[in-house]
Order: sequence, then C-alpha cells, then structure tokens
Amino acid sequence: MPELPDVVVFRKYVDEKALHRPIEEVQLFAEEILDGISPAHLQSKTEGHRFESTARHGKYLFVNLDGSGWIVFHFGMTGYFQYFKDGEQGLKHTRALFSFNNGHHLAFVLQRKFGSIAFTEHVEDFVRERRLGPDALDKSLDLEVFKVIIKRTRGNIKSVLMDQRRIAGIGNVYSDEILYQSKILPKAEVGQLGDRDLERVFRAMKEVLNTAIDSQADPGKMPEHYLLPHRKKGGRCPVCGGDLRSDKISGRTYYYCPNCQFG
DNA sequence: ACATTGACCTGAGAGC
DNA sequence: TGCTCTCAGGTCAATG
Repeated sequence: MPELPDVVVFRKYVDEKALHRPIEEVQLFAEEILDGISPAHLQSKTEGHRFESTARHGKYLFVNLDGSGWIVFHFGMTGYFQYFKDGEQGLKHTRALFSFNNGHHLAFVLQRKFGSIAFTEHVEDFVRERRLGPDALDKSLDLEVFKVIIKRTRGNIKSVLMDQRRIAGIGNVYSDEILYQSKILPKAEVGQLGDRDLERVFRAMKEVLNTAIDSQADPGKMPEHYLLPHRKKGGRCPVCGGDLRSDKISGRTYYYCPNCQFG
C-alpha cells in the first residue's frame, strides 16, 4: 500500500532492522527494476558498505550508504520490505536482496514490477530532477503554500492531490480518505472551491496522513469514522450509514459518500 | 493546461 | 478444477 504513510512505515522498518551493518552481498532477481543505475554500480555502492541513515520524500525512500550517496526505493503498487534470517523462507517476489554479515537479509519485494531502485548523490538533487512537489507532511507545506499550489491549477481536486509534482506522497486511496474527511467530492473542480474548502482539505490532508502513520498504515487500526476500512464494493459510509459509491477519474476507481460529500 | 487511454507487470478473486 | 474476465494502493508517454 505504498503511499506516504506506508513508506513512513517501511522507513521505520529499515531504521530498526537494517542500519549500521556491513552488507556482504546484493542480489538482483529482476534487473528491469533498476532505474538509471547498472547492476555493477549498485553492487559497488553497497557491497562492503553499510546503510547508515534514511530519508523520505513523498513515496520515495532514501537509504544512505555511509556517506557516499543514497539508494532510492520506490514501491510501485505492491512493494514492501521483508527482513529475515538465514534459513527462513524468503518471499517469491523478491526482486533485490541485501545480505548482511550477521546472516540476515533485507528483501525488496514487488509482486508487480512497478517499483524501482535508483541512486542519487543527494536527496535534494533527486527531488529536483523528478520535479517532485513538497512532501505532503513537510512543515514548509503550510496552509498558505498549499493554497497557492492548488490555485495554480484547474481540474478536479482528486487529480491535483495525487499529482506528485504538486504535492508528493498522496495516491489513490489516501486522496479518497482526505476528500471524504473534507466532505468534498473527488471530482469537484478546484476552481469552484473556496478558501474555506481548501482549508478543510489542507487540515484533512495532514490529519489523515498522520493518523494513518499512527495506525501503521493498517486500515484495520484506523478510526471508525474513516473511509478506508469501508472502501470497497458494497461498503457503507461509517458516518451516515448510506451506501458508498464509486466512479472513475482517469481510469482510477475512487469511492465516496454521495450523502456526506459535496462540491 | 488538462483529461483520457494504454502500456508496463503479476497475480487474486469472481463468475461460469 | 479450470478457464476467462476484471481489477488492484503507481507512473509514464501519447493523444485529443
């Protein structure tokens, strides 16, 4: 479920399990996932080195290699990490495997090969090159900045929230939750939204993402008034009890409550 | 500038 | 059990 909250959880996972340990070997099982880096380059950057720290911007996770640049992970639609001991069963869709000198391994698992591994000398360079907007939870993204970013554009509010070049970190699921909490329809045109509305979206954005992080990005642990646990065919609105509906924007299915959301 | 569509991949789940 | 169809948390390029 790799949107911003999920990547926060993955980051903690790496922080707790895989830092400061010499990497003996890296194995690649799907070279296609490398983005702008060769297998040999990845190998020379990692083998004999350590993961020393992590950073995150939007849906990207950066892992620092003892001062000599960063490995950049993107999780696509299905990615996650699995840390395991020698002798334990690895997972089928492991695409890259980092093996440490303590007999433990960090697997980068992707069912669909939509994720990637890249490399950058500096996090800021990567963010600039990919033209990513500010991270949705960064303090620099305050209400005023948010309003400027949103007003700079037309179109429906959902697409704008999901555009990584405007704001980084929000995808299909969390944009639905943010708009549900804001009581605004995903297809509402941003030009039709007033300052009051944008303020609600802004507050919901911060609150939803922080709440999701507190819940380890697990829908089952989220508050009862959240859409996420009910976000499926036949689901009911946890607030009014009515049937949720779904529709599509640019081919992506979204869910909403026709009774609670306006715009 | 914006919206839509298809492509990229690999299943899981539904319906027959 | 097996087959076929649709759908899935992302991004990118091409097209209107």
